[in-house]
Amino acid sequence: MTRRSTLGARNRGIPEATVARLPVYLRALHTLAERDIVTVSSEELAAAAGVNSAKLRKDLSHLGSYGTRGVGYEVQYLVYQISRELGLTQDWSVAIVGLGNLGRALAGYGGFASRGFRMAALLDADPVIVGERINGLTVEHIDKLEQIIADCAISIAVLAVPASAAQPVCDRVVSSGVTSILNFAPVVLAVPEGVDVRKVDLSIELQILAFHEQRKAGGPAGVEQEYLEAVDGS
Amino acid sequence: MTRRSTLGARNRGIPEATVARLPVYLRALHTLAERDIVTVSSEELAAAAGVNSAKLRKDLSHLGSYGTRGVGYEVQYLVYQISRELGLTQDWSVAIVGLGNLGRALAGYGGFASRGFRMAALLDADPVIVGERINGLTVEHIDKLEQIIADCAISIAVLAVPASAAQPVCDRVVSSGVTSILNFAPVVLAVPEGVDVRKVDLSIELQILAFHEQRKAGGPAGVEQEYLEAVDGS
DNA sequence: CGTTGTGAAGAGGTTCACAGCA
DNA sequence: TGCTGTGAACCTCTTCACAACG
Repeated sequence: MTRRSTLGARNRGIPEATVARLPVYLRALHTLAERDIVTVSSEELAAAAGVNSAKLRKDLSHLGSYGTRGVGYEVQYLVYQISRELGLTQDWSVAIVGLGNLGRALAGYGGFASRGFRMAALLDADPVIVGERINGLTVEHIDKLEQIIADCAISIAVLAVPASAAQPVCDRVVSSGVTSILNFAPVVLAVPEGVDVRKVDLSIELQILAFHEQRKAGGPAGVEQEYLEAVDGS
Repeated sequence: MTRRSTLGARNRGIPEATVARLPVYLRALHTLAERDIVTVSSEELAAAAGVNSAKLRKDLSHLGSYGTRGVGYEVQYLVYQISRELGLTQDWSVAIVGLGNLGRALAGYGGFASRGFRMAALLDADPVIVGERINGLTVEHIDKLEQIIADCAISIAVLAVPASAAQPVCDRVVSSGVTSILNFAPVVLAVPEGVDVRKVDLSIELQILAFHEQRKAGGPAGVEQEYLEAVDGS
């Protein structure tokens, strides 16, 4: 039941929280590289990434000792090491399923095709949308899903389908061999062991913000009512 | 420097991890309510929300004792309590800044206007886009940002602007009094103490998936090279 | 009885503070 | 000297296991 893999000589157990921050560091490093900055200290890089320097150093220490004491980190070298660790030195083929408003926006998003990701296929069930060309790709009918996933060697599926379609579509991409899913539909997907799902949910984010907003304003509505009841001795 | 507020009689210190899950529970409860289910056990609700039952019970216990031992939770009552805690029993006015592909998709997204959120304003800098009607609202020029935020009592700003515009726009909404921001631009926003920012970043999500995908395939590229170097005695 | 609510133990993540090294 | 890398302390979150209770 343990997930620790023990593959390779180096410790492969990078904490999940660290993995989630590596892309942020990578982006900050790319910005520095564009400005021809050669070396960066943990303090500077941490500031650019919005974390504190101790956390940054501990995160990087999980990848190895890629810094120089008294100096800092070489930007280009660190870019390479983080990229390699994240698996961005190889190409991943991505399919978008569902080309409504959101799917189109994702398909058109430039940063999407950032290093390492290749948008390989667009799929939809609506005959009106099928055949349309979006960002240089033709939208295929979802009936061809299994075949296209195999032919294009899709490894990541992005689901931008309606909530009701999400689980069935998920089941199909999983049984076609996809083991990484980015889900924009507002449902909790059930997947077999070994399949990774990440969820992006606008409405959940708003609700979390509302909670904090309310707290800043002095706690939940109904508190006064409860207070009155308590005073009343009920 | 402590953030504990000690307002009100009940313990207001709900763990952040719990807050992030309450919207998921709420959605599951709404689904149950639609099917006219009156009572639910922690086991059932947990399954619907994709968590284990101990975690669900602990989460709910932070809100109060709203269950009945031997029976479970009353669906409608729990919906109300969670909604109240999240601040969804009042209305929050939301503004979307930036109406490119993504901004339009967000403006058109139905679930966006889910209970508690009112899309109150759309803003863009592009004169071609300004004046356009999207989902019943007219896009206003960003020059009117300060005025509109005040007039519409905007409490949450959604930023769907290009990366280069994100920080300046953020500064403007913050100085207009907004203290909750949902950021879709791929930058780390700097904000004053007391302002909450949540980030949605497609490319980061893909990179995290790539990391796990690579691990399933047997670890990072370059491991063999390192291995050879080690054998070589370098 | 069956299920909640919760202390206690455990796991994971963050921060501190400084030894170790270029 | 200045910055990295890291043990140790601390904190947060999760899970267990069971007492409490309708």
